[in-house]
Amino acid sequence: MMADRISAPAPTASPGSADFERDVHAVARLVPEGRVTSYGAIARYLGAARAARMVGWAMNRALSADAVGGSIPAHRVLNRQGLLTGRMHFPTPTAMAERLRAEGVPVEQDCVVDFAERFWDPSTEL
DNA sequence: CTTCTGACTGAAA
DNA sequence: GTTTCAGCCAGAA
Repeated sequence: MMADRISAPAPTASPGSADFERDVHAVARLVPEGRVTSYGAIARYLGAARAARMVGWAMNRALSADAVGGSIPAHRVLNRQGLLTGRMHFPTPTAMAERLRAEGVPVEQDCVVDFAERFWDPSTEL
């Protein structure tokens, strides 16, 4: 049951491929509210553990392209340290932190508190 | 064309 | 424990 196909991304997508970017957006959307994930986690889930940077680039396009009208919670994607490295790419440098706080994610000095507990690994959770 | 930088990560010193 | 280096792929100068 529950075979509602959660948009399970195909691990065959390689970096630079349109499918890869689509998968990144798909996983980002699957991140539960109040949870956060890392670029490497998504990249690894897609079979490109070394393409974490490409994930970040894909997210950048997500904001720019605003695919589906900002339905992509890019603010839930952080680096391995739980640091809001992408905050500078948001409309405002505080938008990312404010957004996380609005979801119940405490942020201090551009760093998510209890990042390990908030961490959501697609390879494990999904 | 070459070179550098970048929403990263892991390993080495 | 921190700091530095190298790998990765793509885009911009």
